[in-house]
Amino acid sequence: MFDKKVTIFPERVNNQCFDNCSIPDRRAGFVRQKRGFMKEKKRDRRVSRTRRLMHEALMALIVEKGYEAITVQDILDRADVGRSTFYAHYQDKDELLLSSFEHLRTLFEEQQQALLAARQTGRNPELNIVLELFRHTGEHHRLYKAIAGKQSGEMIMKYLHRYLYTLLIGPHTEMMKERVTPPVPVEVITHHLVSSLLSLITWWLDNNMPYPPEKMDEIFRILSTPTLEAAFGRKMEEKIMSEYAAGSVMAFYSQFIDRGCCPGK
Amino acid sequence: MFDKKVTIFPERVNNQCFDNCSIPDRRAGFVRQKRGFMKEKKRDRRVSRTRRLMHEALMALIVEKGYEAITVQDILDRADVGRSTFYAHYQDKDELLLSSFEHLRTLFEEQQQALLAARQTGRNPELNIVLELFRHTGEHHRLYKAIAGKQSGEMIMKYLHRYLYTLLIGPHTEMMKERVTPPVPVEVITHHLVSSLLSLITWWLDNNMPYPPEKMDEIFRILSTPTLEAAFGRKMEEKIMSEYAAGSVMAFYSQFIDRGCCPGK
DNA sequence: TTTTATATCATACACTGTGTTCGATAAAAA
DNA sequence: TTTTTATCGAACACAGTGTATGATATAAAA
Repeated sequence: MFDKKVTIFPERVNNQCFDNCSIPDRRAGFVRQKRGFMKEKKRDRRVSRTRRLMHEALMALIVEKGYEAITVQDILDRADVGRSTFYAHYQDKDELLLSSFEHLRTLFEEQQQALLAARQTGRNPELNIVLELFRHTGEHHRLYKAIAGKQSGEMIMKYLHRYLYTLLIGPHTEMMKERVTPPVPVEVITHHLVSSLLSLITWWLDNNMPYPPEKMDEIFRILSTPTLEAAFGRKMEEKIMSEYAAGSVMAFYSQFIDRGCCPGK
Repeated sequence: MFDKKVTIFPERVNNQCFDNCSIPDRRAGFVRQKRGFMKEKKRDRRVSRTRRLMHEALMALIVEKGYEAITVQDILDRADVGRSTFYAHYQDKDELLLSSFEHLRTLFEEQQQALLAARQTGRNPELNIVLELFRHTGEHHRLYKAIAGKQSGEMIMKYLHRYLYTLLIGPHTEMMKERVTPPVPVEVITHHLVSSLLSLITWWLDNNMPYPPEKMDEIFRILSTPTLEAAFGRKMEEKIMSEYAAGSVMAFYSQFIDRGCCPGK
């Protein structure tokens, strides 16, 4: 199933947005129109409509039967879209799913920028972001379970892993500079921290959320703080960790859910 | 691919050994012979031969192209075995793979018993078992990478996770008794510890083992010890952890490798 | 509006891989 | 030897994938 290489962060292959972006069209007679330099083309309404329908169908089906069990035909039937149309847009269902996440990532990065700017003006309300993450996950556990739980493929988790890793490795390297001889390579610490958070979320979902989000937030801190202290060799400021690590996941997940799982809507 | 439920510890469905055990035969005309009460039947030589060939073929192919890419036909060709014969023994290739691990688990448990007995007599040589684990993994990294790395399915990792979890949850619960109010539920600690170890192994393999086993051993201790101290609320004896956690993996892996990957041999 | 461009549709097709069936044959056990 | 049964091989139905093509519908451009 996942024999082919799963490129987590491709070079913006199918670019992020569904309404206003270039379409890598695979169909025989189709030619990429590209007259005009840097002239932003308005997308054909049919394109965004089709993509939106397919994304909606995929998301609905994921909740219903889990990602792995979905066939391309299922998506076609649900979206009421022709077979060749599907393959004109995406290579396979993996690419369709990744496309959603690519889109969300762009949205998230923009929001992150806004947050960073707001933070610099001074008054930020000091959220407990890990807690919000678990609350949110719990509220939409059906979908989360479908995409992150045991029954689903590992692609999404790998994507998230890579995503968080990329986000964290910079700050971690920065922190590490204060140490002369790091006992643990920063790459390993980062990998370890991300694995811990994701495995905690997965555990929580797979076990039907036996504890409230508050408890999970506490657990995450108890488990990760001493390790980070030991690895970095100094007291961690929770703010830094929250901002870069859990905050990202939360915002990422939030957008995925809040927009009704259909980016083009 | 992995739509169906992956039963990690089935009720001894295909029972452990290949030469001297009952065969759950799926074929139409086949009837389970069962005359005689508790009378251990010698297995038909053809059965053990066939199974051995199929296991050998699977293991060779895993190293060559990774588990996911293998088709049943590949196994058939390599093992020089008929199609119907394969399905007379196993439901699919997942079951064939699990069968290997089930077998190894039995062997491992017997050896564990022997070790435990030897330990009680007094003189044990105090191995650093985590270190041995990494050394061993490194020596056979091609196979390990194929079964535990990025390119392979998650089935084996889930199996190992479940296995180690089962092994650890008992001792952990015991240790937890000394605490009045555990800040972190023992199930979560155990899940976390196992995830950490496996993610560390995976990272090491996926990054072509950039550090020597000695370093990985050190890293594992640095990362896991403070967390366990925080969670259990008291100083951990390394002996306990080594014996129950990493020792299991090492022995488990060792047998898998040492026996040439073909249990029936 | 008319013209042009192109996205979509329906259908058909080749292909890969799965899992089953069944009679004939070979090999092991009794 | 006789009986039992594991294996073979070939055929088959089935599900799913990804491609190709001409006709049609619809959007954009003139």
